[in-house]
Amino acid sequence: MPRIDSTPDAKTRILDAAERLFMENGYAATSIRMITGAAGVPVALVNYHFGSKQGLMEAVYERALGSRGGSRVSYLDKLELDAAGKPIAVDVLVDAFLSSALRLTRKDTISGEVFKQLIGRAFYEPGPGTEAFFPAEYREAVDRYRQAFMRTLPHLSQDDVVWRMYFFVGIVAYAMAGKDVMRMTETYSLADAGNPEGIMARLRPFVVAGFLAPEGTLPTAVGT
Amino acid sequence: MPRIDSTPDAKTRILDAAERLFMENGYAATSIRMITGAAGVPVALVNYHFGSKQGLMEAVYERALGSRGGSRVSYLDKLELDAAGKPIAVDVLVDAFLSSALRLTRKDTISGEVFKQLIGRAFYEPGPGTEAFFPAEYREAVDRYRQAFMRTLPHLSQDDVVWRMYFFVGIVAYAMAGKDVMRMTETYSLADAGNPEGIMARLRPFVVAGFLAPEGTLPTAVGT
DNA sequence: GTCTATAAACGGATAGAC
DNA sequence: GTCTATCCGTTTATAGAC
Repeated sequence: MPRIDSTPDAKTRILDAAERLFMENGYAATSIRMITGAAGVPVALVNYHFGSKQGLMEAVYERALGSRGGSRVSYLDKLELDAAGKPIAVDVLVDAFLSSALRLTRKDTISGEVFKQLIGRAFYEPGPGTEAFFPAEYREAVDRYRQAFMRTLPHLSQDDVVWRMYFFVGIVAYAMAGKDVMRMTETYSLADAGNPEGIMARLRPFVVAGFLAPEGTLPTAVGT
Repeated sequence: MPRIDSTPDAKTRILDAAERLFMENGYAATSIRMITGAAGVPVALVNYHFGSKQGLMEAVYERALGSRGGSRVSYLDKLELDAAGKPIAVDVLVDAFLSSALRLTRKDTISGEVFKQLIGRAFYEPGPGTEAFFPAEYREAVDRYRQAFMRTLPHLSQDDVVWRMYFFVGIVAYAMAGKDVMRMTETYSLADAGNPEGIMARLRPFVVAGFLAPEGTLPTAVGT
């Protein structure tokens, strides 16, 4: 079905355009006509191939996530096997979590950057295709990581561990898909902006240190 | 104009409903009819009072931000005066940044939680009222804080400081307005969820440690 | 599978009575 | 200031020719 080269077929072109436009504008602000216009196909093809606008959105996520219904925690399995019951270092866990959360890209169908934007958008803008299948598949992975983090950070309460994982995914989601309202990346012409690997390199020390931080509140020095 | 008690007037009810629905669904996915329906007023009142849907959105942000066009950095001014040229402690800067970015709430018109949701949404979903006045006013404040952070963290490059501030606002935006797709807060029945002050208490040590983290990349231990 | 034409509903906005 | 009724463009979705 997929062509070797030259222009892809209509269905693929629709998916490509939808992927880009949904990410740029969001689901509600993107009309079918914008998509078909960008793809160069008549409007009716969306409903023919995907049934509805919602079906198209779901198809975008399905293509991105791929058919790997399988183990998103296989790498964590391997780590724990190697560790043989001993706690795993925080930086290793952080890297592994980044990998399972973000590196399940199918390079053959979609770019890593676009996929990460998809993930990021799913975290803050619910829509068809996002809430649908995220929870079940990812929540178990999150729980596995929670257990691993708690083993390596025994001084933290479960609440603190979960909160810090929450902050972690928040940073990633924002860095990958958040609109930079303050224009920080452009006003300071930030190195590595727009380059996921570069962002990860900057992000890693920050997050690792955050996980290693002591529990409890610091003295609040703010008056008014 | 504002009533002492009982049900507020139509204009206020529209603002209240719009505030809630815009935050829940986003700008594009919320129709005027949904708002007027929730407010129990006829549709025409939106255009009468606010001119347009966009005008309503802007009014929501205006009411939230209040009339304080003035100094959002006044507290930082005071801190720097007290410090007399010496660097300010990281945790103090973090608290101060949180305050200027998030605690400019007018308690009389709007709750702190809703306001923080507004701020959060502005960071990842541009729309009328957000890009309009955020940049100019906040970017200078960001730059002031950047300078302060660089004085207290001289071992970091400017890029690293800006990146970490970026991560900082990302965490806050996500914690305040992000959809918890993984249901972390509910699966673990997280303490302090939904309570901004509680979130801040959890967030502070994480962020402070992140700022204090050493520069550079940690050894990457992830294979495949 | 692809396209044209059209249906049916919904969107924001307005006119004009009260 | 508040409400009813309506205009008009755009939206999703479909019917049917090719």
